[in-house]
This record gives sequence, C-alpha cells and structure tokens, in this order.
Amino acid sequence: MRQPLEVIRNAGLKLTPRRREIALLFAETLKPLSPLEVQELLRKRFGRCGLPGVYRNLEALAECGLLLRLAGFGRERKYMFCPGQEKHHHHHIICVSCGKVGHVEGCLYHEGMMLGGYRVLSHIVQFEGLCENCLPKKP
Amino acid sequence: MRQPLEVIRNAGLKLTPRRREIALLFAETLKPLSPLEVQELLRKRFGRCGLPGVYRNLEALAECGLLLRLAGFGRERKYMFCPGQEKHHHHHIICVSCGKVGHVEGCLYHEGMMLGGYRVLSHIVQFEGLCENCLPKKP
DNA sequence: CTGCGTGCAAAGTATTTGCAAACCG
DNA sequence: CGGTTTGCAAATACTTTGCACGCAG
Repeated sequence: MRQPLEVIRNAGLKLTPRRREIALLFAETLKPLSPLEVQELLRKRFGRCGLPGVYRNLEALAECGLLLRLAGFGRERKYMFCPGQEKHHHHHIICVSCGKVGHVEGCLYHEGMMLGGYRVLSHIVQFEGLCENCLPKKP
Repeated sequence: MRQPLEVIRNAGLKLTPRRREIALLFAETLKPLSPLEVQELLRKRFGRCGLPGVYRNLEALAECGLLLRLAGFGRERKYMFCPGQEKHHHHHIICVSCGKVGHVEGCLYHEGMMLGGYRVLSHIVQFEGLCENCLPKKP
C-alpha cells in the first residue's frame, strides 16, 4: 500500500499538519466520511479546524488519487481512502452495517467497448453489501 | 412501454395537470433533467410552476418507478425517464454529447452474490459514452 | 523569502418545510 | 366534500469565496 504522506509530496502539495491529519484519518478509518464528519473528528483529535479547509483538502487529496469521491444520489458529499495502486482499475463495496470499504477486482467493463449501441467512455460501479464481520449478525 | 399516466394512477397518485406535464415532459425528452431544468421547461410550455412542486413531483414519480434518480458525484440532482418494465433489471448509458439515455441489458451483478468477501445487497452501475448519432462526430 | 495553506466570515446554491388556497376523484 | 397537491415565502443544508495571517519549503 502506498504511503499516504508520500503520495501527497509527490503530487507537489505541501505537507501541512492539517493535510497530514486528514490523510492519516482516512488511512486509519477506512470508511466513507463526509466533510462535516471529517471536521468533527479532527476537532476531537486536534482542536479547531475550519470547514472550508476540510473541503479544499478533500478535493486536493481526491485530485492526487489518495481519496476517492463516492458516487451517490444525495446532495451529501462523501470521500474514502483508496489504498490501491493508481493504475489498477477496481471498484468498491461499502458495508451497510459498519461502513467498511472493500475492493472488488476484475471489472467487466472497459473504455471503448460497445454497449447498447453506445461507445463506453466511462462508468460508475459501486456496491453496497455486508462485510465478513457483519454478515453473521444479519443472516 | 408502459403508459406514464397509467403508472401514476396505479401508484395511487392523483393525476394533476402539473404531474401530467412533468411525466409527459420526461417521456418526450428522454434525457436527464435537473429540477431547475424541469421548472424552466414547464414554464415555457405552461406558464408558472413552483420549484418545490417540481422537487416533490420528481421524488413522487421516482418513487413509483416512472423516473430514475441518476447517480453522480456532484450536488446536482438529475432524473430521467425509465421506459423499461418495472421488474426488468438493467442499467443506463448516457451520451455525453447529446444526453440521450440508452439501456444496457445483461447486468452481471445480482443481489446475494459474494464479491471480495462481502455479500452484495445492491449496486449502482452507470455508463457514460457516445450514442450512434454522436459517434461519427467524435471519431 | 515566497507562495501555498489556513481559519473566519460571508456569500452562493440547492433543497426542504409551513401554510393557505386550489383541485382531483 | 376530504385529503392531495400547489405556489409562495422562508428556512435549512451544504459548499464556495474573499481575505489577511501563518507556515512549509
């Protein structure tokens, strides 16, 4: 797994305390977090922290590939840590019970293929399910 | 293809002018529309029309299966007409050039299957591409 | 030093709610 | 007639911007 702080440096971003805290928070948590949740967690751990800064950092970290923007229908933005290799195409599955994010390998869709008369340029694939730990609880 | 107005009646919703206009607008347009776009189109065609009513109707029509909420990353909500059978599992592909929505049959994922150690409960799959008409323009 | 990064306050956008009047069935 | 549905105004939720100060490189 790539080292979060290295990724930030390689992207030409400064490694400020705020940035470092956010990156490590996601690396430890491994769950989808909204900007507001990130702010609350940072406040508990490190004192004050402005929401605009959180938004800017989440975008910056998503831009450099460390975080992933989550697809969804609502107006709520969510990000999560993506520990995979940059060039490795894969998708994610989120546990509806505990929020843990898993990786799904072997995607069957790829750029350029034809589907229903269209040439595919990009796709969103995202799963919800139950992880190994939560399965026994909800059989 | 199901008759939009029938679907509304069967869902126990009243068939008001506003509702009828929205349903027919989507049935004719066959493109993803945001609440604001819907309001503007209705205003042009039928005079005034309140945004809250549009929001409520879009949700109601999505609830009864006539419209589909579009997945995405932004904060902008989009809906589109879904002329398929209710029980027929399929996904959609949106032309990035003209916005036309096509159907993709034969999804390879289904409820209950195991993926990466998770039991799948639901999934979002959505494509962007170029439709037959727009393909020649962008070779 | 220099310019990116930060917090704060304030501005934007998108969506939702309360309510009285209008309307379908 | 009675419960939905509607438009309007206002409230809410979420996100972005402007700006002066602070800190990494």
